[in-house]
Amino acid sequence: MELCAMIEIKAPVRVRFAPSPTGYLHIGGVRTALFNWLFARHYGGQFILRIEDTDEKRFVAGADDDIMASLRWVGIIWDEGPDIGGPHAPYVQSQRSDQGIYKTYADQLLAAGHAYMSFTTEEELAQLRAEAETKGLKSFRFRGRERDWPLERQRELAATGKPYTIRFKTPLAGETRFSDLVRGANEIVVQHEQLQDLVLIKATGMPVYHFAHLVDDHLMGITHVLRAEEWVPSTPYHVLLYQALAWNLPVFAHLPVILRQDGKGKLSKRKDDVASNRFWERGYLPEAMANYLALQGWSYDDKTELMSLAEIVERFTLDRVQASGARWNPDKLRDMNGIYIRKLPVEVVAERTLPFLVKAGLIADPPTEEERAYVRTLLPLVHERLEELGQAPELLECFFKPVQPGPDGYDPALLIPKKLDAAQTVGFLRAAHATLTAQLDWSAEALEVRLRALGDELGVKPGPLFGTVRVAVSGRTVAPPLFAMLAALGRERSLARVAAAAAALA
RNA sequence: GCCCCCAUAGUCUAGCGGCCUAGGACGUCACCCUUUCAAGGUGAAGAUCGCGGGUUCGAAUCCCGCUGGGGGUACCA
Repeated sequence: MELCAMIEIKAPVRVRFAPSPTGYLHIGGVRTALFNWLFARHYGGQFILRIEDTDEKRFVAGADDDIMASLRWVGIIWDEGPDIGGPHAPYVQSQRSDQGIYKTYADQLLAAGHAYMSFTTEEELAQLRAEAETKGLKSFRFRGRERDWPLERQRELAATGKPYTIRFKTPLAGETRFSDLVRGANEIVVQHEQLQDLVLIKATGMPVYHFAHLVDDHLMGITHVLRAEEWVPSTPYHVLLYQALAWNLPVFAHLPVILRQDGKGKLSKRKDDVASNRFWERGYLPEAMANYLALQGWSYDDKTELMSLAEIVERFTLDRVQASGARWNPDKLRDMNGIYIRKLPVEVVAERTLPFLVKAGLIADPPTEEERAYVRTLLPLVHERLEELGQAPELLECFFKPVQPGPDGYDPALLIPKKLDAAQTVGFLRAAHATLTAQLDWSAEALEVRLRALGDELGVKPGPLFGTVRVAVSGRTVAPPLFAMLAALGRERSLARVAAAAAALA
């Protein structure tokens, strides 16, 4: 009961996703954005996109466009953001920093005695840390010596041109507690002695995440902060900062991390193949990705897994978000993608497959009308075999490229069915060639009737006979159904390939 | 090291004190269908609900400890 009361959510809800443009967005980021978006939509609120580019060193030009493309791909649409603006523009922190927004509040904290100018340089800090380490035992918690100086003295030193950071005067004693919707009713308690004097504004004048995000969240009217679990340890700083600024706290909900496939740590860009654009490049459908991602940490009930975005929006609530980490499972994603591909009308799959065939060089760029039509006739043969659209080129290759036995093509040994020899196989192929040459009706149905009859005439089971012809025609043992393949390939090419196969073994 | 979070099959999860002889899905295996491969159908294996204590008539569900895993510990986000 208590839990229900706590998670009752009143509109209007405003949430944000605030990525840092340091590279492409990985799948974990997409998940976090998705949960924010689902939450906003479920409660009829707003979802805001904000670019947090306060890290000048790791900034990657163009990363913001890449990130936005990833979000749009899975169907996330923001109500306010860097590209479309909004009542709280700009939505890019470097621009907001230029406007002096963060400085204003830093000054306010300075004046109120909640912050101070720290003249300790990064090098000195590194040395202090190293010293603390050699002395062993105690962990290093930095408190600047200037924290007790009068503000005037700090200003005088700053006036000499000595570089400084602005640090938060974190309370030395006591504790901070806060609650988290995902982690339930229990409050998280942190002792202040575990904290240190956090940098608010860097020596460059740029704010640090901990400060900038909070100023913006307040200014932008963010009501709920849904972010990944890795932010839990720094939340006490944020709470303290809200209190120092006399601002209302948003509601926190820390989403479970997505763990690597082997379970050893969270997903990382360097070690894991999880860039979101990799998935559309390989032919994942955004609807499948959204569905899978929604299930990484959230569930609807004990049975339902396949849901459209609209259904997920309707059903998404935070009380069904899990606190424990979810391991990245590409097998499950692939399976789900296959289901979504099969659910799509075959003409649509044909259309969506075109770019992959173009990229593989199988058809022209852009595809001609004939090619498009041909792909439409081909797709039913592979539709249900596709788990990634990117597999289409390999499966359809034999319809666009020559197939021949020998060093430049397939291994002729593949033609010979199990327990049979080359001589017998040549017999099959010649018989098949003769039969097919006489065959005028080239429909799959007619071909099937004719070749089954041939099997009876030869006294062979369908398996070996069809298998040989399959290899002759496609160059591989695993291929779409034979008769449809022959029909799609056409009379001439089929006959030529069967003849070439017979010749190779003769 | 210190702090914080988490803990149901290999994986994702359902479960909010009796409906649980623990449900679903991925993966695995078998069988059916079948011209190969898939898809589809049927079924199986796989969880002493991490371990140990409590609380209770009754615990996967509540409490404590332990263990394990994860996260954090930057003038990164």
